[in-house]
Amino acid sequence: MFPELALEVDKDSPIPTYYQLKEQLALLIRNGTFPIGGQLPPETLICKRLGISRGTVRQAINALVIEGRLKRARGRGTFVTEPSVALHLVQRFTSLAEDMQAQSLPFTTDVRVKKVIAARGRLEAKLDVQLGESVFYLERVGKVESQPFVLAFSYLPASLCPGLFEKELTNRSLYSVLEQEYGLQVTRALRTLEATNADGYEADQLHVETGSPIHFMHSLAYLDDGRPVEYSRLRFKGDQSRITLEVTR
Amino acid sequence: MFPELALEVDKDSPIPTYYQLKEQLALLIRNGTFPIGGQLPPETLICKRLGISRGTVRQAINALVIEGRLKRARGRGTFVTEPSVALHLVQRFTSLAEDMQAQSLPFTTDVRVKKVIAARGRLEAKLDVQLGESVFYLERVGKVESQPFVLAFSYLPASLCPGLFEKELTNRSLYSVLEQEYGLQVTRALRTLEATNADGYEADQLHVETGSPIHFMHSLAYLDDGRPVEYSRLRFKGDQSRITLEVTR
DNA sequence: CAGTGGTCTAGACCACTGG
DNA sequence: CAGTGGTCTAGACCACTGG
Repeated sequence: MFPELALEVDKDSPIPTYYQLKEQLALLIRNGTFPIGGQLPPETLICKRLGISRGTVRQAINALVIEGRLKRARGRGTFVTEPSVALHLVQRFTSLAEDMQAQSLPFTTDVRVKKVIAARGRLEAKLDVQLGESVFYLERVGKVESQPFVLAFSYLPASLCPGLFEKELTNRSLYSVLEQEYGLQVTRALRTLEATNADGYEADQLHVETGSPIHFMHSLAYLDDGRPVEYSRLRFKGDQSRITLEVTR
Repeated sequence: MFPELALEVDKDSPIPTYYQLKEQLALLIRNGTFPIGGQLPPETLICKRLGISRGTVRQAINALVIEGRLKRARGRGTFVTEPSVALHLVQRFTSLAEDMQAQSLPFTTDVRVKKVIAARGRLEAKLDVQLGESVFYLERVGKVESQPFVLAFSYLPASLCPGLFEKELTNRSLYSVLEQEYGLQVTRALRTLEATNADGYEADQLHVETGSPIHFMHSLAYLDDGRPVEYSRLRFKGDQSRITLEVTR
């Protein structure tokens, strides 16, 4: 059934064993070694092959179950989940790129427009900047499997990330740029969703018909110290994207 | 520090130990014994007090961490998470009627269709019932200020709420009927949103033009013991309803 | 330094699935 | 029935935190 299980862990590595295993399983799912709907080797077999204990194997699999990539079925086995472009918005805060990567979907970003504008009106209030202060304006198209999927307009106070436009932005998560290049931690965001129809420009950019259903989202992201760092307006393909919420009371 | 830890588990119970502990911790958080921002007893202390092993304690705490109720800090401890106002909004989304009432909007419900159907296919799986088992089918229109706002199709296992159709359903929240008449507590729901366009029937019921943008939502609601109690498909007016989420990491 | 959560071991018994 | 994931034990060593 699993003659050549290409799994290997380095127990002397500082990277936790369970994490190494998780990444390898994710890779094998991505590259089709474990196809959609396919079954993973039993936990006990993975233990034996890798010489690690079952708790560690379960820790790796749990992480992938939480990310929605694997599904467990008691008495039957563990299976690769059907992937869907879903945005998990509750309890887990992620950027778009991270969301997609978590689902093993190849996500790329094209920068369409970079501009410095002067803050006024709503922007002034949202980003908590002075009238006339410089704000970076960024227009990007996110693609999944080369298909345009989201159109994003972002506004960031220039004072927080001077020289942003000199950084490489294509195919990078904006939040990781903020983190790696400026040491800024985005920890919280307020997002509002509406359903709407695509206008001509949006339809063009997203490769849909004018009037197609789309999600329209406002988002205001905050740093760990509470300062607003990014106001954005996003438009997703409506019927090709799903937003999943878990609510409890 | 924790003189009277009111925790207790019954190891002979068929309910898993970790789950008993999880529910008790959740209760102590709800009733303020562990206040917001407060620290939980160390894992090792919980182990000793309850006479259970650390893996089991961690399994309970993990579940609450995933639900966003606890936060771990290595070297420091485990803490009760700050609840957010907006998350409350999402939580109150659990019941449409409650949500509207919270905003002082007069919300009314008309029942359009009541039917008993036999479970099969997706319904069988979603509601965890046997093929052919009776399922109540309910079609309702929710109105705000007399304007139709949501069209809801609900499916409930008849075995959970026998005689449901003899109860008064108009102008009542379905969840409050389940609670008051059957003692059933709906505590969790998984909801998925899509943006779409109204078809003829939907447009007619919601008083919008065919093709208008609408939110389409699937929802699966669970009782406190984990049994699924309601599968529903809802359609909201897209540009007249907003869904606000606060997400953190 | 003592205390905390993070990781890991090497087992065990169980309920459930499917043939 | 054999095989699977679900739960659980009783330890262990580690990295990190704060005083």
